[in-house]
Amino acid sequence: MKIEETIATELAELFRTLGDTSRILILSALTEGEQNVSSLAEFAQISESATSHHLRHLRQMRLVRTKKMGRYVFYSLDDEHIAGIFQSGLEHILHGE
Amino acid sequence: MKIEETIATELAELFRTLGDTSRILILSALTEGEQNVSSLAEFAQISESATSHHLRHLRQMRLVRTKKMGRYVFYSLDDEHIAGIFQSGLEHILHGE
DNA sequence: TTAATATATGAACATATATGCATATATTAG
DNA sequence: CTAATATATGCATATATGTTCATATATTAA
Repeated sequence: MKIEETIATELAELFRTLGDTSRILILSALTEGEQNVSSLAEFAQISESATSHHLRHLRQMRLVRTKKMGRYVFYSLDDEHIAGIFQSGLEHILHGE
Repeated sequence: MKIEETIATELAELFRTLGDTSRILILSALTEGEQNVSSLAEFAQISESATSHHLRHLRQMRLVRTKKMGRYVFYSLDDEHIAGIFQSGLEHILHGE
């Protein structure tokens, strides 16, 4: 399936968003359920500021959504495709040497 | 499925490789069958040098493999997971607004 | 009210990355 | 043989990107 440039650009943007270790760790943590920013920062082992920047990026790409509770903001995965993308990626990695 | 940092890094590397419009176009062309460098350059609308650089990157990530025929080098997809990754990505893109 | 906490955001900076250019290598044509 | 063609590659450079720092906003605690 040859795709056209517009779609190719959007696909590339999506994959670029997934192309960062911290964001992958954040998303993988979210597959376990919703988490607030501090928990995600701790899990990914980066500052809360960096985490917030990453979450904004993920929000803009509609990969996560938020739910505000008091002064905490809980993040969760936005749709079911994300686990699928992860899975395909993992298969490729575990497949080769 | 929370993943560990090593895997997260490899996953991120893989997705970063997919995070470029030209490489997406190259891979999508290859889903139709093997192609030499010039054809891929023409399809992606970039120089043959840039194409060669991208192909090296894709080769190093084991996303494509080569078959040399005379002075032509034919590239093809390295495994079946790639179409799956594409598909998951497309689903996410076409899903939202 | 003021102080503390959670998150967000803009600017600056350091690093990563894509591309063009020059050039090298390999193969075929003449 | 030499010339032409296909591909590869190192270097330089422009742009993109991740992170930190300082600061802003919102909410709760005291």
